[in-house]
Amino acid sequence: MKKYGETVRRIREQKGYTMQQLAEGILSVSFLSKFERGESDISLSYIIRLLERLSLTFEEFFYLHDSVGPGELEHFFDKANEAYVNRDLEQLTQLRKIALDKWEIHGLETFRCNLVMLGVYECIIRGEKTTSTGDSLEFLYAYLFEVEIWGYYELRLYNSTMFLMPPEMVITLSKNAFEKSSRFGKLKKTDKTIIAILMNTLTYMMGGAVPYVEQYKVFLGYLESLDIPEDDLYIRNTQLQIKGIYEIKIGNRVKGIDMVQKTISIFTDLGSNELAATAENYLNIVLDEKK
Amino acid sequence: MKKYGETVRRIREQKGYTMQQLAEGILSVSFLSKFERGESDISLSYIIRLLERLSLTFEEFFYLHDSVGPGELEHFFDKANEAYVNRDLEQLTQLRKIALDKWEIHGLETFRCNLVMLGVYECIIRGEKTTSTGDSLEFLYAYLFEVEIWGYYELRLYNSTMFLMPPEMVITLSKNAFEKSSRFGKLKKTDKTIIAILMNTLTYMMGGAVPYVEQYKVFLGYLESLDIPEDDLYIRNTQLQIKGIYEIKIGNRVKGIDMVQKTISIFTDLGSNELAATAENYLNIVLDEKK
DNA sequence: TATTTTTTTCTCATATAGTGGAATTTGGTC
DNA sequence: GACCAAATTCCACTATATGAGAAAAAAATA
Repeated sequence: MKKYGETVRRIREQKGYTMQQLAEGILSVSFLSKFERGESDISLSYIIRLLERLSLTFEEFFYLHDSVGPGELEHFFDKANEAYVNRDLEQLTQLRKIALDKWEIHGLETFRCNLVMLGVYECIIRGEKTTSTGDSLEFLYAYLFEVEIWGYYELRLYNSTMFLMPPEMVITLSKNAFEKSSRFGKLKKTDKTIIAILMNTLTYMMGGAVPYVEQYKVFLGYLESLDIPEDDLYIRNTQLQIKGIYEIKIGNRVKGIDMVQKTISIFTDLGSNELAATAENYLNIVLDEKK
Repeated sequence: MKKYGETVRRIREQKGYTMQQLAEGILSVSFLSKFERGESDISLSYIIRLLERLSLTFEEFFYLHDSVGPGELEHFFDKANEAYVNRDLEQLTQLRKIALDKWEIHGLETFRCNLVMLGVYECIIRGEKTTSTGDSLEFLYAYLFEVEIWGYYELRLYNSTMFLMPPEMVITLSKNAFEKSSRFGKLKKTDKTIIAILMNTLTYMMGGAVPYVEQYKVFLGYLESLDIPEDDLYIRNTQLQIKGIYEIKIGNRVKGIDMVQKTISIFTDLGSNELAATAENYLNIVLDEKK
């Protein structure tokens, strides 16, 4: 028991509520007192109603409680991806050690998946053949193939490993991810990850020498069906970029370059220089291979 | 008790876990069974650990439970603002009725604030003098002046009512909002609302015939201190717009118009036509009053 | 300071959250 | 269908969450 009650007290007092006011119709004042003093745990149904009355989301509540911001999950994937991008072997090893502990203690599939992901990252950075972890990569694939509800965890896991997979697998899993997570439609964080996956899938489809034109159209359809809000300029801009690359690939060179240039100039105008550089770089790669 | 256990069961089964695996080290299998069958409530500490093991956030969990997406709060403000913008009196009355009930039952300040806000919206749309609700508007102000922790609720409440306030009050409260909510720094939703408030404040500062130049600079400093991520193009673009308006106001007409035009063209390029129209409209108003 | 009123804590009683292990069901194998 | 193993439920029991009301403390009023 982590004494969540004490946090409730802090908040209640800062809102100037008496215990009576907070408890009214929910639970007894005497129990609230005990809970707030950290002398008792509280049932889910009760804390839900208390937080509602304090007009506080669970997210805020936990944040106020221990200042641990983005949930452990989000944090884990952010760290892992960061370590990979920066080729930071030390951090990767550290993360892997933690993941190994968890896997050894609980033996749950998710922990093993995390472990596999980190292992593969390490191999790639070290420049080793990944055959040593070959079978465990299969394990991760198997996990994703069997998922029935794609929650935030699965989406992030997939998004972090799809670049390792063969095209057919990407096509199947991206479809799954899109279709089997639609029930989260209203949750921003999940929504954002789905969009990221679709973007990556589209980029992937355009990646090889022989682009998957048909599949590309399907995924573009998915993306457009999401009805991206007007103020989500980043996604709209990236969408423009991907469409531009597509045009180049199918031969409409001038039109395509024009579109991508627009993407880049928008990034530049808004001072997002790193993003501009990345986009420019990508454009050059595509143009080079066309020669 | 809303049978949250049944939702846990669904998720557990879809993840292919046995009760043994989920319960291991957290609680007994027999109790988990009871809980999952909806025959018992569960303590906060336990459900936290279960969800952690299921790699599910509370947000996702509640969403899977009852499909009620964005928390009640977010939903309330979204609805209220929507009704106001669309001048939808019917919806406003409906919201007001619900708010009135809550206020009568619980007598909590927050419910009264909601009530006041809706009441003022209605008066404005009806074109009535707001003197009838005059004193209750004071109540809302008093509430915001006394807040010590600006959570999501307070930020939204303020953001929805600041346009009714005199300049001095806006200056003070916007400062409060910024300083007293910084502890939520890592929570996206809160962060986004703070940014919205700063943007509105800046717009407000530029609004009158005699702009509050000094204050403007202070708030712009706040906004820039937030270190807006490169991929938050909407905010960056709006920032550009506000800076442009500022330049116009202080006399650098050509430079300012140029900046705002850039904002508009970015919106247009990305197909955000409504936003483009709004920005254009605003620019014209500013230009007109300068004549 | 004494008195009244409001708010919080304490004591004890009860309901219910949570455990261990036996009994039952489920699912696969012969 | 009988048998086995794993997974789940049931049952008796314990620990603890929660309630009612008295006692104590704090705040307000005189």
